[in-house]
This record gives sequence, structure tokens and C-alpha cells, in this order.
Amino acid sequence: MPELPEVETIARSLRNPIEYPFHAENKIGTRPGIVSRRITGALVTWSRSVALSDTAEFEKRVQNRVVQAVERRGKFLVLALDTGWILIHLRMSGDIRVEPGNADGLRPHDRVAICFEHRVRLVFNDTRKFGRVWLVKDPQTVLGNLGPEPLAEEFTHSIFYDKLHSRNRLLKPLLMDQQFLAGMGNIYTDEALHLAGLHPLRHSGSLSRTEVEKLHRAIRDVLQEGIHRNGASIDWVYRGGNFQNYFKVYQKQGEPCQTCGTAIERMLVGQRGTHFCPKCQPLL
DNA sequence: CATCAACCCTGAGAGC
DNA sequence: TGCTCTCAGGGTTGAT
Repeated sequence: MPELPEVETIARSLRNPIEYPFHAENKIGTRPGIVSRRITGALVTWSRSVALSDTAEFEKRVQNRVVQAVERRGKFLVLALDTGWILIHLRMSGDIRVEPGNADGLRPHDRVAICFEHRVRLVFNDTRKFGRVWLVKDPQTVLGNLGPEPLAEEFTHSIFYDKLHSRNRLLKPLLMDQQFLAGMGNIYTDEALHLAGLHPLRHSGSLSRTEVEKLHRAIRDVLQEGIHRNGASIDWVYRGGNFQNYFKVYQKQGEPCQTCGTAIERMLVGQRGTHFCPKCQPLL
């Protein structure tokens, strides 16, 4: 499931020069981007993938818009148009392709195709149909409630300490709460808690200054490492990244902890599968 | 305010 | 082999 590093990787690839040739190899850093491309049309094959009651309106309104910038906010992909914004959330199984072609010849599970000049298209593929594409005048209507960016300079450990102590929730669901902190998902939360040596069931208000500093560092390190590896390719969606080969706890239940040799455990926390080392991440 | 369950979906994997 | 069943997963919504 794409989290901050996977979305960041995609955003960066969409900012690549548009002159790059298609398909020399699958390297994400050498694929052609979409900035400055003009949209000639769009096709929506599953109406609920678009957050508009009328998909024909989406197809019509994106016509002739030019992509001016590609950003990321939390797990959202943000396309700034000359007029308006396209926002994309990949949720569980969403993926983005940029390839030669028009509205014909789409593949299974392709939900939205945005066609550009020179016969280039961006395709939103989403097997489980949880993802969404928005077309809005003001991105804040969708992004307005998101918490801070964990990698932003302004996100200091002392601000984090205050935020954690302003609530008293279980660490794991709180870190995954996008209104509390934007971009963390199941994988990176488990990995960050393990790196910080904190049990997922710790209460946020119980953390000492030192523990908050360790968690702050761990979150940023894990996210940076994920970005460095171009994200993770899991859930049978290959995205070019290989961070899945560096997981310490995620889906490692039963395997020995790389730090202490204790078997990694899996438990449900807030309806989410949660992986941790009972020795490195003690509850008390 | 915190917690919990249901819902949106599909396909993988288990069980028969 | 092929059927049916269960489950994972992010985020939203509504109930407790």
C-alpha cells in the first residue's frame, strides 16, 4: 500500500523531463514526466474512482488544462494545473503509469486515463477501487485537515512532543492518523516504532522527551530510507522500489529480530496488523 | 475525546 | 481441479 515514500517517488518521476524516452528500462528516475504537458481529454472507466457526481464533467473540465507542477502532500499526489488542481490518493492498490497512448487499449483495472498532447497518457490503475481522483479549485478542500509533513524542517521534536502529549491515544493508530501526522501508513509506522524501540500500544502522553526524540528521528530515518530505495514494491504492485527488502518487522512475524534474535510478533491494533519485537519494544 | 465496527473492493490463499 | 470462505488494507462515517 503506497505511503509517503511511494507517493514521493511517483511525484518525483512525474517531474522528470518530458523529453526522456519511453521504456529504455523500468528505472523510475528515467521515465518521462508530465510537467508542462497539455491535457487533451480524459476517460473514466469506473465512475466512483472520481470524486465528482458526474464523470463526464471531469472529462470535460480537464480538457486543455496544462500541468504546471507536481507535488506531494501526505499520501496525496498533487497536480497543479493552470486552472484548478487534480489530487490523487492511491489508497490500497492504486498505481500511476505514464506511457504512450490515448484513451484506447487500457489494461485491466485502469480506472482513469488522462490524455496529453503527443499521444502520451497518465493512467490511474486501481485493482481494489479504493483510490480517488479529485478535480478541485482549492486543494485545501481536500487537504485541509492533514497533519504536518513529517519530513518538513518545521516539524521539530519539541512540536512533536507537544502534539503527542496533547492527546492520549495508542501510539500506532495515532501515528497512522492523517490528521495527526500526514503520510505514515502501516509499514512505515511499524518500522519506525521498531527503530525507536517503542511498543505500538504505548500511550502517546506517556512518552518522555528522550523517547519522543528517538521516535521523531526514527520516523524521519525510515521515511528517508524508503525514499532512498524508491519506496517498496508490495501487494503485487511493482513500483520500481525495493525497500521491501529492508523491512525489519513488517510481515516478519516468526522471524528473529535482527537486533536481538527474539521472534517478531504480530497483533491487531486498531484493526491493523501490527508487527513488533517484544524485547526491543517493551510495553513497560 | 477515544475507541470500535462497518463499509468500500478485489484477489490471494486456505479449506474442502 | 474448482468451488466457497476469509482476510488484508487506508480512510471515512456513524455509534458507543
